[in-house]
Amino acid sequence: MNKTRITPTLHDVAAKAGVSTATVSRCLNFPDRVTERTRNKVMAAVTALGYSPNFGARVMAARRTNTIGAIIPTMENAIFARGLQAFQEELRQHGFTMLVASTSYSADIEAEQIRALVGRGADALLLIGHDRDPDIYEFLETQGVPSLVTWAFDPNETRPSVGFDNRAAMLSMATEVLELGHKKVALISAITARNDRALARCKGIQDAMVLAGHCPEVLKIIETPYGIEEGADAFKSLMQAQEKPTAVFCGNDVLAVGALRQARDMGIRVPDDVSIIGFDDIELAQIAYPPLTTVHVPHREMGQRAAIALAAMVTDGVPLKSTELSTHPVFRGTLGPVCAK
Amino acid sequence: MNKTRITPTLHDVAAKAGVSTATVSRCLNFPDRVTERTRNKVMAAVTALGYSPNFGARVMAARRTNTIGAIIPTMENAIFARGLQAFQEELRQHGFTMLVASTSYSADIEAEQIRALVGRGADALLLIGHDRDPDIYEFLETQGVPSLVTWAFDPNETRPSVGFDNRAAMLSMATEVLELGHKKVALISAITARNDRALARCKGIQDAMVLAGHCPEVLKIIETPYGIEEGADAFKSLMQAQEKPTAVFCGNDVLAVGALRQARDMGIRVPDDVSIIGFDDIELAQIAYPPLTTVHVPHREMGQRAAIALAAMVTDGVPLKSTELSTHPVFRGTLGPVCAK
DNA sequence: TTTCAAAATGCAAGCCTTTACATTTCCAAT
DNA sequence: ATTGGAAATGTAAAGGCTTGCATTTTGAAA
Repeated sequence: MNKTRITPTLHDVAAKAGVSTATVSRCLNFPDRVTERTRNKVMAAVTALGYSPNFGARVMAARRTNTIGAIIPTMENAIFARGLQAFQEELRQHGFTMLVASTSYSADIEAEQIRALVGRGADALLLIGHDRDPDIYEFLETQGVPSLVTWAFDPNETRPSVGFDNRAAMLSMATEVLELGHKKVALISAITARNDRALARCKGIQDAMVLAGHCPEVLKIIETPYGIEEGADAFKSLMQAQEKPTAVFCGNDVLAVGALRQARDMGIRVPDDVSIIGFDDIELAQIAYPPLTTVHVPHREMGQRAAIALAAMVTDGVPLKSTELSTHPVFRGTLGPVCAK
Repeated sequence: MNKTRITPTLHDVAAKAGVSTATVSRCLNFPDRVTERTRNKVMAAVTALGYSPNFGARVMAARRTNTIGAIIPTMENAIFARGLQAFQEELRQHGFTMLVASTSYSADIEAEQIRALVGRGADALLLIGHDRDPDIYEFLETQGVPSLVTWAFDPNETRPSVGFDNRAAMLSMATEVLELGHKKVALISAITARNDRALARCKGIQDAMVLAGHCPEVLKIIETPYGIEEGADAFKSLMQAQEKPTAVFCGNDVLAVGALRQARDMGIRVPDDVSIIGFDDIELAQIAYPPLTTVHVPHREMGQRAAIALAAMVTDGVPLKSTELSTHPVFRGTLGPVCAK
């Protein structure tokens, strides 16, 4: 009746249960370090008071936040959303909370966000791709914050990652495309500066061309920011050129879907006049018409594995190690042989 | 050279700058409460030392975290992603960090997540929709955590929200559809239990039917969980029935797009044989083929406004008040008049 | 110069947990 | 009964920042 409105503290619980604060703390954090009898008393007090630990104090005392930060280019699109959702769900199982920040594909904002999350006490970080200023890695090092790279697996990188080999994935897709007789190919790529994934995907096509005995220089590349409109614009300029490609690779499904829409608007038939190939296999891909031929990436598995690895690292100090996930081309309606027209 | 590895504290900065910790603190938090000269000294020390405040300590001392929690049904889909991205961007401008949690459309998980975020010291919460257990609101009340509802605006609700009137939005769309002569209409709805938005959208159609002089009972309703496949399945069962609808409303674009795909698979022409109508106007809608007729919702604006309101509330105690945002039908390829067939 | 209010700064008390270490309790073995 | 070691519990010291209040500095007015 006369209870104060102040939220109860450990102290109050201890007083009510007739034990010391240390015991209450232990009871909450390591229940088996305490007699059953004591535990019952304490728990009773906890519920009676509606006690819940003060986050700040706990962080300060324990020097851990049980928070893992994730820094992604954008939340707006399904490309990262699905993996992130899985990441979060798994993290939750392990008692961690996810803190997300997005960078709008800007390296500067990324650096800032990384500092922000570390400043907020993230116990570890999930990063997308390897390529970033060494200062950042150094900063993470000094702060003692472990980080795990995802969405990429590069055999040449030493830093741990859970991801797939972007180059190899695109290479295998490109090989199939070239086998259908495509000689004039183009690529609508995401901006490759500070984006090893975009770069690797591009490299994958070029390598496939070399393997198939073509000259990789014929690959016409347009770099463009991320977005459906951007993909559409790039496609337009490609198809207005003198020498039109018969197959257009896209750095990701979002660009591909933009290209596809543009083709429709321009009355260009897909895949009869031109084939369009995406990357990621997000939901959009099956909804597009014709459904998009693309490279399937196991987003959920990636998020999940990353979460498990990071949780193990923070909780038990299990060192992070790299895992390569496999991808595969999925052939749907937008890929066809070169038309004899 | 001989610097300790220990991260610098306020104390260190104060010592280096030759001022007290209080001054450094003020300098960081209220720069204008301090002489320019002092500020320069302090800032120099801060950068020299690479100081960044300890989150836990700050939270404990200030009794706030500068964190705002957002609890959404799912991150996997663009429906919430775009609004959330805008929310986060705006929050960032005001010095807040966003903490997201997702509930997979489960009321229980939602309750749990709300407690978790409050436990982690969220200064305020962003919630989706009004409809939830009163206990939750009471809990928020006792904990003194303000909350703002979004994605819904209901003139009958007293709790503050930034959103749109789901019923009215759907009503205006349905009116247009009925005017085209559709008599046999169906709705593929999201699960309506504990989901005022889904319920309101359904109500909107029924109200429009009454207004148009139809009997609202002819509206055939299928409730289904969220997802493309689910939309497809629901559509299938609708079209296998004796009495096929000529217009199928969908509770959201994701379901609509599933329905659309299913129509294609079944060889049903859209909009000649059947019209399909979505809700939300997410990217998928323009990419679908034919492009989806749907209700446009200003997601970004909603996220942004919510952020502004919440930031003002936490920072300056500005009471939250409701704002209604407007929506409008967008007519694209999936809606047509009833075919005389 | 002197005076005095306002502005800037300093002092030190919290804020609430966790945890190393000290102390007490328990219980099996003697 | 006594003893010794393990288990349970208690004590108290951080941990780094904010902020109310006290003190000093500043600078315009007298």
